[in-house]
This record gives sequence, C-alpha cells and structure tokens, in this order.
Amino acid sequence: MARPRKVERSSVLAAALALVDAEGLSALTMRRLGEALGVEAMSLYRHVANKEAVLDGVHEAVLASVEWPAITGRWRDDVRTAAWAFRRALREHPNALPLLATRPANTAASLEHLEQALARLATPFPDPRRRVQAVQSLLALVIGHAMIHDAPVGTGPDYEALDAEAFPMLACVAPVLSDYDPDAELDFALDCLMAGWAKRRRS
Amino acid sequence: MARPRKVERSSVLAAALALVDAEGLSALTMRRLGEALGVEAMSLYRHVANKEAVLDGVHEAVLASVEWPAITGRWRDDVRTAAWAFRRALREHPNALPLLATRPANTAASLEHLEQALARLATPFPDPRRRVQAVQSLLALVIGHAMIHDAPVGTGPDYEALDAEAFPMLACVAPVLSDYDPDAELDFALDCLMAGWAKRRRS
DNA sequence: ACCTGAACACCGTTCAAGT
DNA sequence: ACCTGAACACCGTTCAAGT
Repeated sequence: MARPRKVERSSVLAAALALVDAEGLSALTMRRLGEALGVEAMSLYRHVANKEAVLDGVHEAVLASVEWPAITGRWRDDVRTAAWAFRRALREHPNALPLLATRPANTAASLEHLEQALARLATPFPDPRRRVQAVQSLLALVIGHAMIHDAPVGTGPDYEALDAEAFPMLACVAPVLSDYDPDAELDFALDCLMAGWAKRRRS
Repeated sequence: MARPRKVERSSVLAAALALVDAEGLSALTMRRLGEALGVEAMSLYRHVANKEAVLDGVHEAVLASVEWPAITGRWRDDVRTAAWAFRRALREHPNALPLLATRPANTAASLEHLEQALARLATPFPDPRRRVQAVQSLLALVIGHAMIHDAPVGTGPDYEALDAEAFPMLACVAPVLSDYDPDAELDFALDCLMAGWAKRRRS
C-alpha cells in the first residue's frame, strides 16, 4: 500500500482505522497493518505497546472524529445537533462499533467527548446528577441506535415471509419495515426523550 | 473440563457462552471450546459450520435468555419491566456485548426478542410505524446503557485528578460520579422517554 | 457415523541481530 | 535509533485416516 516511511504513533492509528473501515476489525492484524505502512509487523512495537493499544487508538480516533457543532444556547437544538454529530461519526465507522463495548472510557478523547456532550445539557439540567444521567442516556440512545442499524448487512430477516402465527406482532408491523427510515427513528426518539426532559423540568 | 460426550449443537453453544462469560470473547477459540467439551477442536465442525456460527449462537443464546415478564396491560409498567428484563440479561453476559454490534438480527431468537418488545408497545402506539420507532428506541437505549456501564472495568478515569481547566464540565459533575448509580440512570431515562411518548399520544 | 492427527496458512509477540 | 529474521506458541480450517 502506502509507503510513508517515518512511521509514528499517529500514522499507525490512522492506518489502523482505515483498515478497520475498509475490511473490518478482523482484518486489523499487526502484519497487515505493517504492510499498509510499508514496514514489518515487528516494527510497530516501537510505536505502540501491543495490539490492545492499537484498538484503544482506533476507539479514540472514532470519538475524536466527532465534529461538535457550535452551541447556540437553544438547548433543544444544541442537544439534537450534537446527537446527530455523534451519530454521523459512528456511521462513518460501523466496523469499529464493537470497540465501544470493550474499551474503557479513560482516554483523552473519551473525556473530551463527555465534556462536549455535558456542555449541551447544562441549561436543561442544573443539577449535576441529573445532568450526568441525561448525558449518558443521550449517548446510550445514539450508540444503541448505531448498533441496531449499522450492523454489517448480511441478509436481514425476510419480514414478508415470516410466520404470522408465531410472530403476530412482527407480522402486524411488517408492512412498514419495507421502507423504514432509521433517521426518522432517531429524530423521533430524541423528540420524545427531550419532551420528557422538558416535562421533568417544569415539575 | 467437563466430559459430556454426546456433543451436539446446543451443548456446543452453551459451552461457548460459558467460556465467553468466564474469560471473554478472545478466549472463545475452537480449540478451547473443544477442550471444554472433552473433544478435539476439529470435532466441533461436525456440529457447527464454523466459528462465525458459534458467535451467532452465543448472540442468540443471550437474546433467548431474556425472561420476559407477563403483560399486565398497564403499558408503562410493562415497558419498564420489559426494559429491565432485557437489561438484566445483558448484565449477565457483559463479555458478549460486542456481538450485538456485529451479528445481524435474522435469527429466531432475534425475531422473538423483537416480537416480545413490540407486544408491550401496542397500546401506546397503535400506528405500526411509530410502534417500530418506539421499540427500536427502547432497545437502543438499553443496549447503549449496557455498553456504557458494563464495559470490562479496567481503570476508569480518575475524575478527581482531571484537569479542571481542560474539562470544566467534567470537573463540575465529578463530585456526583464518585457514587453514581447506573440503575437510577436507566430508570430516569425510561421515565423521560415514556413521558415523551405519553405527551405525543395526547397531542 | 463420529472423532482424530497431521498439516496449512495464518495470528501476536519476543529478542538477538543487523544498519 | 530504528528496523528485521527467525522463532515460539498460538489461531481457524481441511482432509484423509482411523474406529
């Protein structure tokens, strides 16, 4: 592949993310990563501690790729645009999603990520505990949404052909699944969550 | 380990889940799985197509382990108890969480899972499209919540020691993080989401 | 019919050796 | 200082051979 010579930590992690995006997590091996950088696998150990550190770096790179929109002061807008910015970043790297379930959140990128999200919730949640609960709920919703909808396609279930006796509820909603819009789903979920927040605020 | 002789698909998958629970996904190898069953690795290929099929089976086993509570007809109660039943099942198998991001949802267990969740939402959401949006939001929230809170501990960030200049929002909420209750967070999120649903219903 | 041994093409990682 | 070759202990998987 490329031949950047002058290998360093940042270029190793960039190559790792590119490899994951292009061919999936299982394609990320030290040997293939070295190959992408025009270097033998063993050379990588000069720049990263081990493969775990590479995975941590990929996780961090994904979080760092979120482009946080400017804060306007209208909290509903700010929460919505921030959620979409996060969702967009995850959509760029669907193959990296499993890392969100295995990497502990103690990197600089993780902290910055949480910092940015918290900043959008200071207005509706003056109480710090509620604010943390709200920010984690919001992030959980976006992460879960990405998990459900960005899985490697494979062959999705054939909802037309399923057994209506065994799965009556699924059969009932099957017609809407043929042209289902995941983005509308997230918008709806954000609407509902924020409506609940607003209601809590008033009471 | 054990010596069940009479190896079959179901016992292979049960052993696989036990191995994942005990030592993590990376410990799940065909050789170790065979060892746990008192058999050589190659024998497993008589019962499962390949390792992918084992991972699919583990995923399915986790979904199938959800103990859906009976439906009472009070939809708020039913949604809440169902969400907690799902959350409890995920908590039993934190090491299997990454599989939720990689396995396509076309197994019998996946369909049954969705069927059960949909059944709790028929009352508040007579419209099928809204019902699907709501069910996916609910599942996304629980999945994301598990991802955020059930990660292999490692060393969480030391919120006491972080740079208050660089992360003012985190510094502000740091005091509440020392005794933070993830369960309360999910309850709060469910409250808010369902309050939003109720409001939508009225309008 | 079911299990195994040997084999192949891969892994992550170490370490002495090269420049 | 940085990279490499050879090596070790592992992988998933195939297939002919055993019982």
